Amino acid sequence: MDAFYASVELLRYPELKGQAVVVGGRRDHTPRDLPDGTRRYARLRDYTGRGVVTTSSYAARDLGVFSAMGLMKAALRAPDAILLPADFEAYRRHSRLFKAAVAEVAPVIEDRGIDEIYIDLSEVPGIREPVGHDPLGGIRSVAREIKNSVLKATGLTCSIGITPNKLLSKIASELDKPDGITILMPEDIETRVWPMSVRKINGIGPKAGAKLLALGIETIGQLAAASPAFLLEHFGKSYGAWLHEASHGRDNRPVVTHSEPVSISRETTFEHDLHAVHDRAELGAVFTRLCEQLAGDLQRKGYVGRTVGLKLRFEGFVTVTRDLTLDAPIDGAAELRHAAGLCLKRVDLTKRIRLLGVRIGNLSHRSDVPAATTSRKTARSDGKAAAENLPLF
DNA sequence: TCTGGGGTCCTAGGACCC
DNA sequence: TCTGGGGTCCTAGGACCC
Repeated sequence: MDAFYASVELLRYPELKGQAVVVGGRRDHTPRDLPDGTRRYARLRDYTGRGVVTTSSYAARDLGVFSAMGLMKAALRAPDAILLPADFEAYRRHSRLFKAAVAEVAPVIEDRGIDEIYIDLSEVPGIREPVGHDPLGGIRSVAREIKNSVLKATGLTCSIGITPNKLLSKIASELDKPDGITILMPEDIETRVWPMSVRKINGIGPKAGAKLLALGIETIGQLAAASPAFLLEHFGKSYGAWLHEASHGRDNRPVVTHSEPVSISRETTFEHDLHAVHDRAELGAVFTRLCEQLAGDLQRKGYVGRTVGLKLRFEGFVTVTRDLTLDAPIDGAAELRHAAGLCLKRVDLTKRIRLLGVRIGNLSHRSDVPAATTSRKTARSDGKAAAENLPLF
Protein backbone atom coordinates (compact mmCIF):
# COMPACT_ATOMS: atom_id res chain seq x y z
CA MET A 1 0.00 0.00 0.00
CA ASP A 2 1.24 3.51 -0.78
CA ALA A 3 2.14 5.60 2.31
CA PHE A 4 -0.53 3.53 4.01
CA TYR A 5 -1.24 5.31 7.31
CA ALA A 6 -0.97 8.75 5.76
CA SER A 7 -3.24 7.70 2.89
CA VAL A 8 -5.88 6.37 5.29
CA GLU A 9 -5.78 9.72 7.10
CA LEU A 10 -6.29 11.52 3.78
CA LEU A 11 -9.55 9.65 3.34
CA ARG A 12 -10.73 11.42 6.51
CA TYR A 13 -9.09 14.76 5.83
CA PRO A 14 -9.20 15.06 2.04
CA GLU A 15 -8.30 18.75 2.17
CA LEU A 16 -4.76 17.62 3.15
CA LYS A 17 -4.17 15.96 -0.22
CA GLY A 18 -0.80 16.94 -1.62
CA GLN A 19 0.40 18.43 1.65
CA ALA A 20 3.27 17.28 3.84
CA VAL A 21 1.55 15.06 6.41
CA VAL A 22 3.23 13.04 9.11
CA VAL A 23 1.60 10.31 11.20
CA GLY A 24 3.21 9.61 14.54
CA GLY A 25 3.64 10.54 18.17
CA ARG A 26 1.72 9.30 21.14
CA ARG A 27 0.06 12.45 22.34
CA ASP A 28 -3.29 13.41 20.99
CA HIS A 29 -2.83 15.61 17.95
CA THR A 30 -6.34 15.05 16.67
CA PRO A 31 -7.39 17.97 14.46
CA ARG A 32 -9.95 20.31 16.03
CA ASP A 33 -13.09 21.27 14.18
CA LEU A 34 -13.50 25.05 14.22
CA PRO A 35 -16.85 26.90 14.25
CA ASP A 36 -16.24 28.19 10.72
CA GLY A 37 -16.22 24.61 9.41
CA THR A 38 -12.45 24.42 8.89
CA ARG A 39 -10.06 22.29 10.90
CA ARG A 40 -7.07 23.22 12.97
CA TYR A 41 -4.18 20.79 12.58
CA ALA A 42 -1.14 20.26 14.77
CA ARG A 43 2.13 21.21 13.10
CA LEU A 44 5.37 19.31 13.39
CA ARG A 45 7.13 22.42 14.78
CA ASP A 46 4.93 22.34 17.89
CA TYR A 47 5.89 18.78 18.80
CA THR A 48 8.06 17.94 21.79
CA GLY A 49 8.80 14.42 22.91
CA ARG A 50 10.32 11.13 21.93
CA GLY A 51 7.96 10.08 19.17
CA VAL A 52 9.03 8.97 15.72
CA VAL A 53 7.52 9.27 12.27
CA THR A 54 5.32 6.27 11.64
CA THR A 55 4.47 7.24 8.07
CA SER A 56 4.99 10.38 6.01
CA SER A 57 3.06 11.46 2.94
CA TYR A 58 4.98 11.71 -0.33
CA ALA A 59 5.07 15.50 -0.01
CA ALA A 60 6.70 15.10 3.41
CA ARG A 61 9.19 12.59 1.99
CA ASP A 62 10.16 15.21 -0.57
CA LEU A 63 11.19 17.36 2.41
CA GLY A 64 13.38 14.58 3.78
CA VAL A 65 10.98 13.17 6.37
CA PHE A 66 10.88 9.38 6.49
CA SER A 67 9.56 6.56 8.66
CA ALA A 68 11.37 5.93 11.98
CA MET A 69 12.84 9.44 12.03
CA GLY A 70 12.48 11.22 15.36
CA LEU A 71 9.67 13.77 15.21
CA MET A 72 11.91 16.48 16.65
CA LYS A 73 14.38 15.90 13.86
CA ALA A 74 11.58 15.78 11.31
CA ALA A 75 10.34 19.12 12.66
CA LEU A 76 13.65 20.72 11.73
CA ARG A 77 13.23 19.56 8.13
CA ALA A 78 9.52 20.21 7.76
CA PRO A 79 8.30 22.50 10.55
CA ASP A 80 5.04 23.27 8.73
CA ALA A 81 4.16 19.66 8.05
CA ILE A 82 0.88 18.53 9.56
CA LEU A 83 1.14 16.06 12.42
CA LEU A 84 -1.62 13.49 12.92
CA PRO A 85 -1.86 10.86 15.68
CA ALA A 86 -1.73 7.23 14.60
CA ASP A 87 -5.13 5.52 14.58
CA PHE A 88 -4.26 1.84 14.39
CA GLU A 89 -7.88 0.84 14.66
CA ALA A 90 -8.57 2.55 11.34
CA TYR A 91 -5.43 1.15 9.71
CA ARG A 92 -6.26 -2.39 10.75
CA ARG A 93 -9.76 -1.98 9.35
CA HIS A 94 -8.43 -0.77 5.99
CA SER A 95 -5.82 -3.51 6.08
CA ARG A 96 -8.51 -6.17 6.35
CA LEU A 97 -10.44 -4.48 3.54
CA PHE A 98 -7.54 -4.34 1.10
CA LYS A 99 -6.49 -7.93 1.81
CA ALA A 100 -10.03 -9.16 1.28
CA ALA A 101 -10.19 -7.20 -1.98
CA VAL A 102 -7.00 -8.82 -3.25
CA ALA A 103 -8.25 -12.25 -2.21
CA GLU A 104 -11.25 -11.76 -4.53
CA VAL A 105 -8.81 -11.79 -7.45
CA ALA A 106 -5.98 -13.97 -6.14
CA PRO A 107 -6.54 -15.95 -2.95
CA VAL A 108 -3.02 -17.27 -2.28
CA ILE A 109 -1.74 -14.52 0.00
CA GLU A 110 1.10 -14.23 2.50
CA ASP A 111 0.62 -11.61 5.18
CA ARG A 112 3.60 -9.35 5.67
CA GLY A 113 2.15 -6.95 8.17
CA ILE A 114 -0.50 -4.30 8.07
CA ASP A 115 0.25 -2.83 4.63
CA GLU A 116 2.10 -5.49 2.62
CA ILE A 117 1.40 -8.90 1.18
CA TYR A 118 2.94 -11.41 -1.18
CA ILE A 119 0.55 -12.95 -3.68
CA ASP A 120 1.14 -16.19 -5.56
CA LEU A 121 -0.31 -15.47 -9.00
CA SER A 122 0.74 -18.77 -10.61
CA GLU A 123 -2.74 -20.25 -10.66
CA VAL A 124 -4.75 -17.12 -11.41
CA PRO A 125 -6.82 -17.80 -14.55
CA GLY A 126 -5.50 -16.03 -17.63
CA ILE A 127 -2.24 -14.92 -16.01
CA ARG A 128 -0.13 -16.55 -18.76
CA GLU A 129 -2.31 -15.47 -21.69
CA PRO A 130 -0.94 -12.86 -24.08
CA VAL A 131 -3.22 -9.95 -24.90
CA GLY A 132 -2.93 -8.80 -28.49
CA HIS A 133 0.78 -8.55 -29.27
CA ASP A 134 1.69 -8.23 -25.57
CA PRO A 135 3.01 -11.52 -24.18
CA LEU A 136 2.68 -10.10 -20.66
CA GLY A 137 -0.86 -8.93 -21.24
CA GLY A 138 -2.39 -11.50 -18.91
CA ILE A 139 -0.08 -10.41 -16.10
CA ARG A 140 -0.83 -6.75 -16.67
CA SER A 141 -4.56 -7.25 -16.64
CA VAL A 142 -4.45 -9.29 -13.41
CA ALA A 143 -2.35 -6.54 -11.80
CA ARG A 144 -4.84 -3.89 -12.91
CA GLU A 145 -7.70 -6.02 -11.62
CA ILE A 146 -6.06 -6.26 -8.20
CA LYS A 147 -5.46 -2.53 -8.05
CA ASN A 148 -9.02 -1.75 -9.11
CA SER A 149 -10.38 -4.13 -6.52
CA VAL A 150 -8.29 -2.54 -3.76
CA LEU A 151 -9.22 0.99 -4.86
CA LYS A 152 -12.89 0.14 -4.95
CA ALA A 153 -12.82 -1.44 -1.50
CA THR A 154 -10.69 1.17 0.25
CA GLY A 155 -10.23 4.27 -1.89
CA LEU A 156 -6.49 3.62 -1.64
CA THR A 157 -3.76 2.96 -4.17
CA CYS A 158 -1.09 0.31 -4.01
CA SER A 159 2.01 -0.63 -5.94
CA ILE A 160 2.59 -4.08 -7.35
CA GLY A 161 5.74 -5.87 -8.46
CA ILE A 162 5.30 -9.03 -10.48
CA THR A 163 8.35 -11.25 -10.85
CA PRO A 164 9.37 -14.90 -10.50
CA ASN A 165 9.95 -14.67 -6.72
CA LYS A 166 9.36 -12.76 -3.50
CA LEU A 167 12.81 -11.17 -3.36
CA LEU A 168 12.44 -9.59 -6.79
CA SER A 169 8.79 -8.69 -6.28
CA LYS A 170 9.63 -6.71 -3.18
CA ILE A 171 12.22 -4.75 -5.12
CA ALA A 172 9.99 -4.35 -8.16
CA SER A 173 7.01 -3.13 -6.14
CA GLU A 174 9.01 -0.07 -5.12
CA LEU A 175 10.21 0.85 -8.60
CA ASP A 176 7.07 2.70 -9.65
CA LYS A 177 5.57 3.91 -6.37
CA PRO A 178 2.97 5.23 -5.86
CA ASP A 179 0.18 3.55 -7.80
CA GLY A 180 2.54 1.49 -9.93
CA ILE A 181 2.77 -1.84 -11.69
CA THR A 182 6.23 -3.21 -12.39
CA ILE A 183 6.82 -6.49 -14.16
CA LEU A 184 10.33 -7.84 -13.97
CA MET A 185 11.63 -10.99 -15.62
CA PRO A 186 14.96 -12.79 -15.05
CA GLU A 187 16.42 -11.20 -18.17
CA ASP A 188 15.74 -7.74 -16.69
CA ILE A 189 17.87 -8.29 -13.58
CA GLU A 190 21.08 -7.08 -15.14
CA THR A 191 19.68 -3.82 -16.47
CA ARG A 192 17.10 -2.97 -13.83
CA VAL A 193 18.26 -4.53 -10.55
CA TRP A 194 22.04 -4.54 -10.71
CA PRO A 195 22.37 -0.72 -10.80
CA MET A 196 20.42 -0.41 -7.53
CA SER A 197 21.90 -0.01 -4.06
CA VAL A 198 22.38 -3.23 -2.09
CA ARG A 199 20.14 -1.61 0.54
CA LYS A 200 17.16 -2.25 -1.75
CA ILE A 201 17.47 -5.95 -0.98
CA ASN A 202 15.08 -7.01 1.76
CA GLY A 203 17.46 -8.39 4.37
CA ILE A 204 20.38 -6.00 3.84
CA GLY A 205 19.94 -3.37 6.52
CA PRO A 206 22.07 -0.50 7.85
CA LYS A 207 24.81 -2.74 9.28
CA ALA A 208 25.31 -5.07 6.34
CA GLY A 209 24.95 -2.15 3.94
CA ALA A 210 27.71 -0.21 5.69
CA LYS A 211 29.95 -3.25 5.82
CA LEU A 212 29.48 -3.91 2.13
CA LEU A 213 30.18 -0.28 1.35
CA ALA A 214 33.40 -0.46 3.37
CA LEU A 215 34.34 -3.44 1.20
CA GLY A 216 33.74 -1.35 -1.91
CA ILE A 217 30.38 -2.90 -2.73
CA GLU A 218 27.60 -0.40 -3.27
CA THR A 219 25.33 -1.81 -5.96
CA ILE A 220 23.63 -5.15 -6.36
CA GLY A 221 25.68 -5.63 -9.54
CA GLN A 222 28.91 -5.20 -7.60
CA LEU A 223 27.61 -7.69 -5.05
CA ALA A 224 26.87 -10.13 -7.89
CA ALA A 225 30.41 -9.66 -9.19
CA ALA A 226 31.96 -10.47 -5.81
CA SER A 227 33.22 -14.02 -5.46
CA PRO A 228 31.23 -16.32 -3.17
CA ALA A 229 34.47 -17.09 -1.31
CA PHE A 230 34.93 -13.37 -0.57
CA LEU A 231 31.36 -13.02 0.73
CA LEU A 232 31.63 -16.16 2.83
CA GLU A 233 34.87 -14.88 4.32
CA HIS A 234 33.35 -11.57 5.41
CA PHE A 235 29.75 -12.52 6.19
CA GLY A 236 29.87 -16.14 7.27
CA LYS A 237 28.55 -19.26 5.65
CA SER A 238 24.84 -18.62 5.78
CA TYR A 239 24.56 -14.88 5.21
CA GLY A 240 27.43 -14.87 2.72
CA ALA A 241 25.81 -17.53 0.57
CA TRP A 242 22.48 -15.73 0.78
CA LEU A 243 24.04 -12.42 -0.31
CA HIS A 244 25.39 -14.12 -3.41
CA GLU A 245 22.05 -15.73 -4.27
CA ALA A 246 20.12 -12.53 -3.63
CA SER A 247 22.40 -10.45 -5.85
CA HIS A 248 21.52 -12.78 -8.73
CA GLY A 249 17.84 -12.46 -8.01
CA ARG A 250 17.52 -16.06 -6.87
CA ASP A 251 14.99 -16.89 -4.17
CA ASN A 252 12.92 -20.06 -3.83
CA ARG A 253 10.93 -19.24 -0.69
CA PRO A 254 7.29 -20.20 -1.08
CA VAL A 255 4.35 -17.89 -0.44
CA VAL A 256 3.32 -18.90 3.08
CA THR A 257 -0.41 -18.57 3.58
CA HIS A 258 -0.59 -19.46 7.25
CA SER A 259 1.73 -18.89 10.18
CA GLU A 260 1.56 -19.05 13.96
CA PRO A 261 2.91 -16.28 16.19
CA VAL A 262 6.24 -16.99 17.91
CA SER A 263 5.95 -14.36 20.61
CA ILE A 264 3.69 -11.57 21.82
CA SER A 265 4.94 -8.48 23.60
CA ARG A 266 4.11 -5.08 25.06
CA GLU A 267 6.59 -2.33 25.66
CA THR A 268 6.62 1.36 26.38
CA THR A 269 9.11 4.19 26.20
CA PHE A 270 8.87 6.75 28.97
CA GLU A 271 8.56 10.43 28.26
CA HIS A 272 11.48 10.88 30.66
CA ASP A 273 13.95 8.26 31.90
CA LEU A 274 12.93 6.75 35.23
CA HIS A 275 15.06 5.45 38.06
CA ALA A 276 14.38 2.09 39.71
CA VAL A 277 14.59 3.52 43.21
CA HIS A 278 13.47 7.09 42.78
CA ASP A 279 10.54 6.32 40.46
CA ARG A 280 9.70 2.93 41.87
CA ALA A 281 5.97 3.55 42.21
CA GLU A 282 5.56 4.72 38.64
CA LEU A 283 7.72 1.92 37.24
CA GLY A 284 5.83 -0.67 39.26
CA ALA A 285 2.49 0.60 38.00
CA VAL A 286 3.66 0.58 34.37
CA PHE A 287 5.21 -2.88 34.80
CA THR A 288 1.93 -4.25 36.14
CA ARG A 289 -0.07 -2.54 33.39
CA LEU A 290 2.15 -4.02 30.66
CA CYS A 291 1.61 -7.49 32.15
CA GLU A 292 -2.13 -6.92 32.26
CA GLN A 293 -2.17 -5.77 28.64
CA LEU A 294 -0.07 -8.74 27.57
CA ALA A 295 -2.31 -11.15 29.48
CA GLY A 296 -5.28 -9.56 27.74
CA ASP A 297 -3.63 -10.06 24.35
CA LEU A 298 -2.87 -13.71 25.16
CA GLN A 299 -6.36 -14.48 26.38
CA ARG A 300 -8.08 -12.65 23.54
CA LYS A 301 -6.00 -14.54 21.00
CA GLY A 302 -6.28 -17.86 22.84
CA TYR A 303 -2.60 -18.49 23.53
CA VAL A 304 -0.59 -19.54 26.55
CA GLY A 305 3.19 -19.25 26.78
CA ARG A 306 6.06 -20.77 28.73
CA THR A 307 8.90 -18.28 28.24
CA VAL A 308 8.53 -14.85 29.80
CA GLY A 309 10.93 -12.12 28.73
CA LEU A 310 11.78 -8.77 30.23
CA LYS A 311 13.24 -5.93 28.20
CA LEU A 312 14.86 -2.81 29.58
CA ARG A 313 16.41 0.03 27.65
CA PHE A 314 18.56 2.42 29.64
CA GLU A 315 19.66 5.98 29.11
CA GLY A 316 22.20 5.83 26.34
CA PHE A 317 19.96 3.38 24.45
CA VAL A 318 21.62 0.25 25.84
CA THR A 319 19.11 -2.60 25.74
CA VAL A 320 19.10 -5.61 28.03
CA THR A 321 16.82 -8.67 27.96
CA ARG A 322 16.25 -11.47 30.46
CA ASP A 323 14.28 -14.66 29.80
CA LEU A 324 12.72 -17.20 32.08
CA THR A 325 11.21 -20.46 30.86
CA LEU A 326 8.58 -21.91 33.16
CA ASP A 327 7.56 -25.55 33.62
CA ALA A 328 3.96 -24.83 32.69
CA PRO A 329 2.51 -22.30 30.24
CA ILE A 330 0.65 -19.26 31.58
CA ASP A 331 -1.65 -16.52 30.31
CA GLY A 332 -2.45 -14.58 33.47
CA ALA A 333 -1.31 -11.09 34.44
CA ALA A 334 -0.19 -12.13 37.93
CA GLU A 335 1.90 -15.03 36.62
CA LEU A 336 3.45 -12.81 33.97
CA ARG A 337 4.17 -10.16 36.56
CA HIS A 338 5.80 -12.67 38.87
CA ALA A 339 7.97 -14.30 36.20
CA ALA A 340 9.01 -10.94 34.74
CA GLY A 341 9.75 -9.77 38.29
CA LEU A 342 12.17 -12.69 38.70
CA CYS A 343 13.84 -11.63 35.46
CA LEU A 344 14.11 -8.08 36.77
CA LYS A 345 16.14 -9.27 39.77
CA ARG A 346 18.89 -10.33 37.39
CA VAL A 347 19.37 -6.84 35.95
CA ASP A 348 21.66 -4.11 37.26
CA LEU A 349 19.36 -1.13 37.82
CA THR A 350 21.92 1.59 38.46
CA LYS A 351 21.19 3.51 35.29
CA ARG A 352 17.95 5.27 34.52
CA ILE A 353 15.40 3.41 32.43
CA ARG A 354 14.06 4.60 29.10
CA LEU A 355 11.94 1.62 28.05
CA LEU A 356 10.25 -1.27 29.79
CA GLY A 357 8.82 -4.28 27.98
CA VAL A 358 7.34 -7.70 28.70
CA ARG A 359 7.24 -10.56 26.20
CA ILE A 360 5.98 -14.11 26.13
CA GLY A 361 7.15 -16.86 23.83
CA ASN A 362 7.06 -20.64 23.52
CA LEU A 363 3.39 -20.23 22.68
CA SER A 364 0.71 -22.90 22.42
CA HIS A 365 -2.99 -22.67 21.73
CA ARG A 366 -4.77 -22.65 25.05
CA SER A 367 -7.16 -25.26 23.67
CA ASP A 368 -4.22 -27.64 23.05
CA VAL A 369 -3.02 -27.50 26.63
CA PRO A 370 -4.72 -29.63 29.31
CA ALA A 371 -6.24 -27.29 31.88
CA ALA A 372 -4.34 -28.88 34.78
CA THR A 373 -1.00 -27.95 33.27
CA THR A 374 -1.68 -24.24 32.92
CA SER A 375 -1.94 -21.78 35.72
CA ARG A 376 -3.87 -18.56 35.76
CA LYS A 377 -4.95 -17.04 39.01
CA THR A 378 -8.39 -15.53 39.06
CA ALA A 379 -9.20 -11.87 38.93
CA ARG A 380 -8.80 -11.00 42.63
CA SER A 381 -5.20 -12.04 43.01
CA ASP A 382 -3.84 -10.28 39.96
CA GLY A 383 -0.91 -7.96 39.24
CA LYS A 384 -1.13 -5.65 42.24
CA ALA A 385 -0.75 -8.40 44.81
CA ALA A 386 2.17 -9.90 42.89
CA ALA A 387 3.80 -6.49 42.62
CA GLU A 388 3.74 -5.96 46.37
CA ASN A 389 5.67 -9.17 46.95
CA LEU A 390 8.58 -8.07 44.82
CA PRO A 391 11.40 -5.95 46.18
CA LEU A 392 11.98 -4.10 42.89
CA PHE A 393 9.63 -1.62 41.25
C1' DT B 1 16.98 16.62 18.34
C1' DC B 2 18.72 11.23 20.06
C1' DT B 3 16.46 7.06 18.20
C1' DG B 4 8.26 3.84 18.77
C1' DG B 5 6.16 -0.58 19.08
C1' DG B 6 5.36 -4.98 17.35
C1' DG B 7 7.46 -8.70 15.40
C1' DT B 8 10.98 -12.68 13.10
C1' DC B 9 15.21 -15.02 12.57
C1' DC B 10 20.07 -16.03 13.55
C1' DT B 11 24.17 -16.90 16.38
C1' DA B 12 26.70 -18.58 20.10
C1' DG B 13 27.72 -20.51 24.56
C1' DG B 14 26.47 -23.50 28.27
C1' DA B 15 23.71 -27.14 30.48
C1' DC B 16 22.31 -31.50 29.97
C1' DC B 17 21.45 -36.01 27.93
C1' DC B 18 22.49 -40.39 25.43
C1' DT C 1 43.80 -39.63 33.16
C1' DC C 2 43.32 -34.76 30.17
C1' DT C 3 38.43 -35.91 27.94
C1' DG C 4 33.97 -38.06 21.42
C1' DG C 5 29.99 -36.96 18.95
C1' DG C 6 25.46 -35.81 18.49
C1' DG C 7 21.30 -33.76 19.97
C1' DT C 8 18.00 -30.46 22.44
C1' DC C 9 16.88 -26.68 25.33
C1' DC C 10 17.72 -22.27 27.40
C1' DT C 11 19.52 -17.64 27.42
C1' DA C 12 21.30 -13.04 25.58
C1' DG C 13 22.12 -10.16 22.07
C1' DG C 14 21.69 -8.29 17.58
C1' DA C 15 20.15 -7.49 12.72
C1' DC C 16 16.36 -6.64 10.25
C1' DC C 17 11.49 -5.74 8.84
C1' DC C 18 6.71 -3.32 8.85
